[in-house]
Amino acid sequence: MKPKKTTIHDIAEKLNVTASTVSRALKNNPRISEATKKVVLEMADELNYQPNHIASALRSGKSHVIGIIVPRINRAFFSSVVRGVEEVANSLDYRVVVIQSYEDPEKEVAAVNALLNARVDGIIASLGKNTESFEHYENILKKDIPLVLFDRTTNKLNTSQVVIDDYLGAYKATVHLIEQGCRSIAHFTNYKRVNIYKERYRGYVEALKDHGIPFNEALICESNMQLEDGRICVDNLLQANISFDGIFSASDYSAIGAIQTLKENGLGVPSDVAVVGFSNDSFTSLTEPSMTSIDQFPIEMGEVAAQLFFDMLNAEKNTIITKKTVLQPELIIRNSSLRLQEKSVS
Amino acid sequence: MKPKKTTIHDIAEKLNVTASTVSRALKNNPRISEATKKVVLEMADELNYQPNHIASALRSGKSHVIGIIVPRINRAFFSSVVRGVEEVANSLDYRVVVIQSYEDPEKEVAAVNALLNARVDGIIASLGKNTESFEHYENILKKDIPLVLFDRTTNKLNTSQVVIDDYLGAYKATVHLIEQGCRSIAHFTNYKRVNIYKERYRGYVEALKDHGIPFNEALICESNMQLEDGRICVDNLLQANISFDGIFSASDYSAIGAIQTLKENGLGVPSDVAVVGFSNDSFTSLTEPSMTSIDQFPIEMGEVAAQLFFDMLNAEKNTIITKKTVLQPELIIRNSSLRLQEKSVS
DNA sequence: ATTTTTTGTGCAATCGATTGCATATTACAC
DNA sequence: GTGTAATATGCAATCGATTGCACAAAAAAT
Repeated sequence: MKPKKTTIHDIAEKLNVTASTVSRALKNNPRISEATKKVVLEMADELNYQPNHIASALRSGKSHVIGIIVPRINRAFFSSVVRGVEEVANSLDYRVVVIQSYEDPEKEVAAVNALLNARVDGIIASLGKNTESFEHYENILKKDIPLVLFDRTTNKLNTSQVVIDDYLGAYKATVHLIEQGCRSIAHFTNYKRVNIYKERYRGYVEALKDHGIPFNEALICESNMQLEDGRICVDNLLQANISFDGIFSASDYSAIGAIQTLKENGLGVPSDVAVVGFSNDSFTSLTEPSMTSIDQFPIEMGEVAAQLFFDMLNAEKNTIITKKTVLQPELIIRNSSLRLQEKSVS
Repeated sequence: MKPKKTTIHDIAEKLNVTASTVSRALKNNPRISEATKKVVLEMADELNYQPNHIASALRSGKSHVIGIIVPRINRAFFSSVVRGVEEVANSLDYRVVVIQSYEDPEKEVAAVNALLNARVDGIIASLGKNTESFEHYENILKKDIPLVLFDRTTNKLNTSQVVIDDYLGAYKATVHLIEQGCRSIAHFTNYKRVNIYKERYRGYVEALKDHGIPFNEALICESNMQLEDGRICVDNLLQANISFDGIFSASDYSAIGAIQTLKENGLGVPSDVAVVGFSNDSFTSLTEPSMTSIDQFPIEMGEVAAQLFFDMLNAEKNTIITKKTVLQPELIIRNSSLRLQEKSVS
């Protein structure tokens, strides 16, 4: 019933050669004659030979597996990055395993250990929001195992990283709101804790400054930026009677929460308050109004991360050069912020 | 710099015993004295020993890895199922690798081969929409490798599966629409190709029948059920001047497309047309109006799939009993179909 | 005190592929 | 025709953990 798997020894036996020859023939080793290679390939095919990656991994010390750590895979952004990595990795005969950290530092440490235990050839990771210690990642580097960080990164680790220009994205978003006539733009952020939000905050501040709009501390709302947080931020602004005509949220989720609450309070979006989110999550095109957001090109980010990964992997020891790649984000304009067109239409 | 990894031999050497003893001690083998176990554990800890899963997998023939094949991971439903599987698997010291088939039969075959090559201990899969041949899955079964199918399954394969009661979900959805006063309910489906949609179609038909509402072929719209398909279906109905006051879509995506098009044509949802989707994807609560849908309890489905998987894995050979578990879906009522409450409120 | 059992370890092979080194064969040069 | 180089293949060790069998020492039974 259960057909024993063919090994290189089976092939060798049939052909009256040794396993070494078969192994070399399959690996296209130049020391093997073309004739032998041919018969080996044919016999391998005939016996339906499937190489045992586990044996190969044990001997060579290379598992041909890349570990990816993401906060959660059910975010469009992260699953797209994974897809980008996969495409490059698969084309080079590497496989990918994904572990979710659920934004929990402990799970993140466990994930790193699990991957090291599984002897992955390297790790590509995005940090959890609450990650403050980097020891687990330092351990990876100490072992000379390639590590690439993407999106949520840190400069405290000396390794390659891919990010988008969060500053620029935020700047574009804010300028867009200003161009749509907004003069009191609220900003939802988490800048004290996460690096990318700090950059977005900076872009927001700078855009205001460049357009002569005074910065108003009261318009900043810090939170974890989930949907509910966006609702709370709007509620607080309304309660406090702080007038505002635009919102730039550093997350799509708090932006949609904001839109919901604004509508519930009888305010028009974008007529009374124009709203821009960040990430261009897939749901942004499905809301009412559809939401303007910043596209982060996640697939490209994954591809670049994989590229940097293989650069590190193939580098000679002590020759490893860490690179930081910065991608350009793009503003995707939808109805939640588009006032001018409306005016020209009406 | 690069500290060599400790092996059981290193531990053995330090303690003047053999690797066999260390291996047994670590595995808590009863033939090893408690005293020895203790010192081995301590030394393992001191040397920061990490077991090499690859070596262990090679020797034992068990990789402790489960392969999961899903059409795409960026669907809330699938990523939740994966999470459910992961939870059970991790608790039993198994890891999970996910491969996406992108609904492409060729990629699905490649995925199966990749997983078998990687010597996974078994596979949990959901079929692509276009999968019509099952040879690749039969090969898995022939090798006595556990296979569990979930959601999009087939009865042509004799293996364990988990599904929700699609018939019941559809029945509930349709009855709900009828209760909301709908008498001409359109149905978006793909029943000719995919098993689960056939069941939903059946539930729809049966609910109409049970409530004395005549079935009308013209109200059935077959498609791939993406967002754009939902728009087309509504367009077609409107163009053909077929009157309808409800839509039960077998997919959330075509449901949202339908809602968009209805609104663009000046029709009220739910006042003119009540809409119910299927899957309870996360975006359904974010649309305007929020969308009524059927929850499939994906995390539970993943947990059950893992459970069935381990049942198969641990079964004695030739004792394998394949089970089919059917979960109960639940109707999540939101605004896209809720007319009665509106009436009572106004 | 001797035999039998139990208990605790060691030995050595094994999983399948890889690879440095040795060796056999052939080709080529002078 | 002998020496050297090039070519093709085999031998045997290795990666790290596991495990059937053997065996010595200690405990129990007679």
